[in-house]
Amino acid sequence: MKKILVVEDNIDIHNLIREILEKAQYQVLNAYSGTEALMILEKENIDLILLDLMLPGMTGEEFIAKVKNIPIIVVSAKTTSEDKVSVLLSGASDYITKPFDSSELLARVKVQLRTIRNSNTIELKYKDMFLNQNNRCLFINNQKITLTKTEYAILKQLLLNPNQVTTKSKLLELISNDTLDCDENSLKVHISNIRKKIKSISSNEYIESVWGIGFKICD
Amino acid sequence: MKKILVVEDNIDIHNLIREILEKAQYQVLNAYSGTEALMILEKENIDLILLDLMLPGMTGEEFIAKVKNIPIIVVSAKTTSEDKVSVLLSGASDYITKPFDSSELLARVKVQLRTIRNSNTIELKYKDMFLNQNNRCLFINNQKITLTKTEYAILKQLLLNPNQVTTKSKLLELISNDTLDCDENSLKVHISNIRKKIKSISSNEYIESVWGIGFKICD
DNA sequence: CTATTTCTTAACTATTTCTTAACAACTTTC
DNA sequence: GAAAGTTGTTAAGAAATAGTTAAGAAATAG
Repeated sequence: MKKILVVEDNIDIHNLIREILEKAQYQVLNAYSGTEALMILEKENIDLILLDLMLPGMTGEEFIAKVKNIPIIVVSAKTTSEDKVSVLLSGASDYITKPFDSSELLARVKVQLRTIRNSNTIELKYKDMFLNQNNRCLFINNQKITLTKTEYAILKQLLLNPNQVTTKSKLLELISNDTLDCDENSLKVHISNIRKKIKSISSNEYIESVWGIGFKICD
Repeated sequence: MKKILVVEDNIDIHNLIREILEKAQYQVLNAYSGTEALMILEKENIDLILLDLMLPGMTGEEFIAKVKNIPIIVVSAKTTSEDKVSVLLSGASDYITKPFDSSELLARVKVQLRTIRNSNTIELKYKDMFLNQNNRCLFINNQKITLTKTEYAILKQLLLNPNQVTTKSKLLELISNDTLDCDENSLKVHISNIRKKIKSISSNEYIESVWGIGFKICD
């Protein structure tokens, strides 16, 4: 069950929001000021924050700046674009104006709880290439390629860091099972084998070599 | 530089959106139907999709269902909560109603691009020249130039110290791999090769020589 | 224990990058 | 404006790295 922290000093609106969320099976925690909310954040593992901008003591922007890695939906009576923009740029993930529609509030809550960091994605995607982390298979154009353990490890590393060079030593570290007894030669063979498998069903080049450094999957 | 795919069949709105995004230094790709968009997604590595709901051939919901792992902002003339809710629940990440405010559009685009994975691109920028330190590529006018190890090292040094002369001996030190056996002649060739690569896609002169001292990148 | 798959090694080829060298072009100095 | 010094360009060969293949070793599955 997802935990949502509601930060709102107006009791009526607070209760309204809580009712909506609890009816949708979320666990709701309550804070009536920014400082109180920060205290709760230290103790609890919160998945999402609903924040009213006009709080006693601390401004909404100040509060947003102190929160890291938790999505924040601002619920505010301010309707101008300037307000929305400044809040969104300062770190909020969404902005809903009062009065709000309860179903829209719920939908936007679901969007935030459905992010990559919250849902462990089983598929790594790059262009038309999918690496399924359940069955360790690679799909290109819906065609399946079975990978060996090391081939999977190499591709996963590259797909986790697209448009980034992964050094040969990093890859070697990955594939050497504690022993550290495999060398660069071995890595070259693995890369070659992966490319051969890919080439059998697609004409695209996915793995690029970066001369003297390592490999990357890149535009 | 982030790639945004705009899916919209109305030419005027399409051009307006493209203009806004390009002014904000995003690379914009265009699709005028859902099927066209899906084709582009297979080839290109898109960071974000801006989608008009009313498309020829395929409904917005059908399109959204086919896209995985790429955030979608729906830009629609439909303003009812029901419309918003159904789209958000079917997989879109945000919903903007027409007519929209350009700064709010940009802010919401930034929110979607501000994920953990996207936030760690390290780029050295100079005028319209971007040296991406993740993939060691140089971009001028969105065109990619691949650099060799030494070319990258030289350009990085120059871009780290703009408007400043880097001495030839400093550069030699950089590029000589322990051996210290390369000479000034070699450096000249490298500089020449970098300039040749840049000249192939831009008429600007970036690297200036400082007679008797070294080189600089300068206004 | 055997059969199969996967990994590593080694020899070899192919490719890319770097250096060298010769020469052309440009600056400075006298 | 000629000489000396410096920079720029080009091409070719050297050096470094990447890629391929096949065979045997190691690991895994049956």
